[in-house]
Amino acid sequence: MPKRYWLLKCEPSAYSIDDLERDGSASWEGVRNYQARNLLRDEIKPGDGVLFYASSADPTGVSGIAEVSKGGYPDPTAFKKGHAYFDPKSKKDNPTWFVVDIRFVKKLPAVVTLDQLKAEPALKNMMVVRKGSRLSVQPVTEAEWNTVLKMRGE
DNA sequence: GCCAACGTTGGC
DNA sequence: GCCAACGTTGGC
Repeated sequence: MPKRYWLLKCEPSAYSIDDLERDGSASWEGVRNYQARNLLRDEIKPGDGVLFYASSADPTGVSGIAEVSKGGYPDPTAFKKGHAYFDPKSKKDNPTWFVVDIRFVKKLPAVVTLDQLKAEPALKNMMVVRKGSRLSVQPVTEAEWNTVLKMRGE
């Protein structure tokens, strides 16, 4: 399986690229959307590239790069009663929700903002620039990945 | 804080 | 299985 690329969304008030830099790695917990779950469970593999995207931020956009360090496994927070992400319907022998682990690679010198992404013709089909695109885990093509890296603003 | 765009839930 | 009501996301 060749290396693939993903965009993971998170509000910086919940978890930012600075938090990831400090921690080194993190579990991408709390995804409670089936489409995103399927990607986490079936598609995202160790070594894949991750665009770390800050939503509801100022500015919103890609703030860093990470790498998948561990592929999909059951989301432990779904089993923790009282936890914000607890889901009684998710059973340990038949889990509903999945996570991946990611490892910090680098923080971008400047956020590649959503406006910049929208202004780039090569990214016109990228999922994140489309209106109403709420999926928190999105596939990114190799061409899109390379384009975003070129736009880093160094 | 507003609200459009979605996703989910639940009555029928 | 339809669809209205409701909840959430996320840009602005």
